[in-house]
Amino acid sequence: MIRIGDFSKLSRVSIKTLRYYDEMDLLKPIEVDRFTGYRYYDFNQLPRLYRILALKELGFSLEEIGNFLKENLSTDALQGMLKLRRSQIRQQVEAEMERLAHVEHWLRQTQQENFMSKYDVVLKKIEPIKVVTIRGTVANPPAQRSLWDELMTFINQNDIRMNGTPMAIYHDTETHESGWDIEVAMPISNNVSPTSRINVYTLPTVEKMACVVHTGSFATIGEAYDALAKWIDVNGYQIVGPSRELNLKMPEKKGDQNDSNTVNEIQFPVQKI
Amino acid sequence: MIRIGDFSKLSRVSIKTLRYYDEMDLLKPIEVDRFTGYRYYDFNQLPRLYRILALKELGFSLEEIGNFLKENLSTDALQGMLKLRRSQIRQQVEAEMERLAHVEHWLRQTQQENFMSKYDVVLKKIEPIKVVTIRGTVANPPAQRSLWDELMTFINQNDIRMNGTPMAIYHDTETHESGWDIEVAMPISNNVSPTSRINVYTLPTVEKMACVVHTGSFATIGEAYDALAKWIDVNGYQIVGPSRELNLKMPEKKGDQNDSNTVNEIQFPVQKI
DNA sequence: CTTGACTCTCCTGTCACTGGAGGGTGTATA
DNA sequence: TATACACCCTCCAGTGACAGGAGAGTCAAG
Repeated sequence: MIRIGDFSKLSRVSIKTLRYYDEMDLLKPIEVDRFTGYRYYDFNQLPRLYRILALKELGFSLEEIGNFLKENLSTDALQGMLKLRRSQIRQQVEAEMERLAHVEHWLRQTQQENFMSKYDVVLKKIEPIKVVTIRGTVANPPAQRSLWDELMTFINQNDIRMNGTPMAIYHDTETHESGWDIEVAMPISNNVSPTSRINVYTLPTVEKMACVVHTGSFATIGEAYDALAKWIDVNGYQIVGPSRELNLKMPEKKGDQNDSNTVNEIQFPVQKI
Repeated sequence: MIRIGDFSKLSRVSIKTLRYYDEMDLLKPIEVDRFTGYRYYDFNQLPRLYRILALKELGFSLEEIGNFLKENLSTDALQGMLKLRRSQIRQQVEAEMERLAHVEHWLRQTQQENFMSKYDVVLKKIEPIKVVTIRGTVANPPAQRSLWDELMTFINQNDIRMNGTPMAIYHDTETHESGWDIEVAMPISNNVSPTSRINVYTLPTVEKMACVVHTGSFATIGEAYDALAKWIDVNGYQIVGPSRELNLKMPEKKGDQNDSNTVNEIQFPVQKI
């Protein structure tokens, strides 16, 4: 029969924690004075406390530990919990390693360039999007305007409810000697019949989309692409599909390529190598 | 100017989170309707949000991120934060790997023995302890009784305030052909002069002490030693000093070696190999 | 009897949100 | 014009495993 302070010193578990474990029914004192409320422990409660600490070390929550200690737990159930925990920890380790790679990327970046990069890459999961599109080969990206004109004309002449951000899908990845294979797409919410020129379908889910936002003149959008490409390379990803360029905010005046108010998001579907 | 729901969909950040970031001054809407309280965002706030997400990915707290974004941060300070974070992550990874090893140990153990081991090992840091001791070589562990008698006689004949758990320190690690080199020690709180037989000194801090508790008859204490030795081996530690055996609860009747009520803690100072 | 160490309960705070109640707002359709 | 219905607001509670502190009672030694 020892008091909580001594039990605490013995076990190196704080008094607060012991009281908390009492409250949580993990480790009850063998006796509580009815009048003073003083908790009294016994030395032979140490093994139970140590079991709690050992299980905590493995990363189980106090609730899980409580179940372990109820003693009506089969070896199979225990094994199952342990295996689950093992896979969780493995995932955790992997996540931390990625984090480490990211931090090191930032370190190199700020060291080389002596300031924070303008661009930050984030990974997102992209849900399916129903779109109307026109695909064609044009001489250069600005020339996609003709495709947009055609698509918008179609949209205006039919009962089409637009629903989301217009985007260009770049199907080329390598050379552009014979022009750029671009698909302009508008998200929609109702059913539309395709024609020979107009496609209607649903863009698939993309589990990992590496995204970056560019603000300001189109002329400098290349920097955003560069930053994104570098990020993908350095962090051990590879591109696994066509990229998208979302037109979040268009120039005020139609066709003003230098409007500093435009906002685009560039998206590349990626996978860990 | 878009409403919070659209901004949320765009960025895949929940509305709740956006409101929280507003409250935390991390990302204020460009406008809040004075009458309705509606928050309005602009597309060009996306880069800031993405920076927040990127920094969160690195494991920084929102408070730290807030400081980053205040823009009055020097590159040096940023580098410092990143380096600190890097070392924290490395530590984290190491800790997770250890955890993984522990879980795998438990898995093997329960698989082989088909039940939970009686003994759980915990690592503790042990603070310095001031003690009076007598050290001698005896034929076997039970024979340490003579040393205890001598020590207790000394304690009773002098003004010594006992303060803690009596313990035996086992200096032998290998063979016991010529007997056991045992030091019996009693923690004290006041100053005592040593004699030729009696030592007075302070046991040093032990950073990592692997501890296990044995309850019941002395006859089976070997099992506890076995479990502890196995744990030390399996988890990649090595013994780096003499072990201690704490007499937490003594037999009711003096010298009753089979009292099931005794409690001992066995401690081995260890280090990662 | 006093002193000082010890213990009690109760309350708040942590961190980055999520869930829900209760009520107001905006827009498209009948 | 009425009415759905989706959308938005604020405020409150809860999360996990405790730590810190206030205010009051308890214990053992001198």
